Amino acid sequence: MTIDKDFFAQMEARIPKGEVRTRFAPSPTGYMHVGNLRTALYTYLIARHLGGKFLLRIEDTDQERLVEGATDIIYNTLRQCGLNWDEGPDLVGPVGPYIQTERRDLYGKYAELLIERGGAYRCFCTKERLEELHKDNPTAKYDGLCATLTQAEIEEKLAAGIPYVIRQKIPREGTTTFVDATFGEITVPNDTLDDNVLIKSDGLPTYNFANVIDDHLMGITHVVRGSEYLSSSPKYNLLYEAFGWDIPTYVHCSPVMRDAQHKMSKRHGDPSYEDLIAQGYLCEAVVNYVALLGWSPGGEQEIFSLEDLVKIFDLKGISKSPAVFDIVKLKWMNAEYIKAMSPDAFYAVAEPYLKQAITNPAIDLKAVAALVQPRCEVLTDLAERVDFLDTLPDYDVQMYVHKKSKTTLENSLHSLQTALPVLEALETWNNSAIFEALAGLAAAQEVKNSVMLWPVRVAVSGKMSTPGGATELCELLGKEESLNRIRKGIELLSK
RNA sequence: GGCCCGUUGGUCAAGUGGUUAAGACACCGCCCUUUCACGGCGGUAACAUGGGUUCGAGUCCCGUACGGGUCACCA
Repeated sequence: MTIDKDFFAQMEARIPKGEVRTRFAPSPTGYMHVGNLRTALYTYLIARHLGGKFLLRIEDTDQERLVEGATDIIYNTLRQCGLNWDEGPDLVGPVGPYIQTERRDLYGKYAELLIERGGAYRCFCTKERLEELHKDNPTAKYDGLCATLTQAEIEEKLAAGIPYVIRQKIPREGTTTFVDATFGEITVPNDTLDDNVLIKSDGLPTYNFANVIDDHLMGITHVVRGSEYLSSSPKYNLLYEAFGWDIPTYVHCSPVMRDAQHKMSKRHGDPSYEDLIAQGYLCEAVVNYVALLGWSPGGEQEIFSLEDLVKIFDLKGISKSPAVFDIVKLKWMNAEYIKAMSPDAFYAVAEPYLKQAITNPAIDLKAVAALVQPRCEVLTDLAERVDFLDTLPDYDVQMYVHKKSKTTLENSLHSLQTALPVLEALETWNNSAIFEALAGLAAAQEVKNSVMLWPVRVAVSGKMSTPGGATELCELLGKEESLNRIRKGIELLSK
């Protein structure tokens, strides 16, 4: 095997120097975990905060797990969230290709280089021998037998065409230390590290090896990933050292949990990013919430736009311990975002949900939107809140009884009966005119406004809770429909 | 089991030797009110545990418990 020095020199020459470069490297599995999204976000924020580049690399070497259209989901999610990448499969960049399967020829060459530099060796052990090694101890390490082969023995086996893998050569003694931005300095005894396979017998790289090669060749300065890679990091370091390459800054992130014991997982029914959007959450709110799950800016502010986050993001705020995903808090934050939207912007996102519940063309959807906007938490609960405008539901007559409003079945009936002729006679049909009329009636009878208004609201909506008060609903429904509903209420109460 | 990591209210979290241990969500109460909400005000509630070090420890050290990760020719 000959080593082509020129090739390596060319590859080195492509690597941009002197700038911060981060990468998000997802496997196309068909959906975006909340944890993945957070990793992507932090990766993006580090790059942008430091004025660097954010790259997208698709790690599709696991052909079995490949899902149709999965890369599009990744693209769409990142774009929706505003996490725009500077280099990636769909963009020209200096260090491509950005899809791992298109880089497959690279890894073998670097493995050969590593053998030459003493950081790896060929292993001709059979599957049977490996199984034998694990017979008594399933977590036993490879015993390093092939590391002791002489050059002559190796040549002989190669000539005989015996299949082999390439393993990393780990020092037998001493310790390896690496520094992580969130966990600090971590030292492990080398004898707990295994001579892992770098290149499989089919010639393809293992994940960890491909990662090191790609990250280096792409000039990645900050490696952001889940804490499950913490224990393989010493081996990464040894690899970088054996190649003589600069070691990137590691940023390990603890997982996003469903509860104290379990990571969030699609398999257990936890929502992915797409699920949350389908459930009526706004992208901005999800991004904001996820940013604060496992990272804190330190102050008391909690609402941050992406631009805000870019400005203030700091590695120091990343938390070591896992964070439990709390949908209730997300819901609150979503409501904050909804309330902060302009009426037009809200209408734009609410319209499809409103149309789902209201088909009556006489109802002004913009006015409905304006009414529900301050009391909407997630878009999906819109329909349930306004459906009564379309058709009056059957309701329990007991709804008319309300202690705080001082209403009973008797005075409710009376209220509706006195209100009906007055409203029938009303010329101008709008909120303030209706309110004036009804409040006038209440004053004349020397009762609280609520004695008039509660029954009207119930009659007009058939619901305990509505997005507006009695008169607002009357205006929305229009005169005729309102009066019909009040008549129906009188009928119900007269039984 | 070995190695590594973690542990502040129900949840997210601030906190880097001296604080009445922030803040937010949730929960409860009160106020406002044309219902529910929104909004305003207030309240309940935490440093896993045992030893040190120190005048002083949530903060430093050691042990224990509990939890997590990892130990593949998966990624």
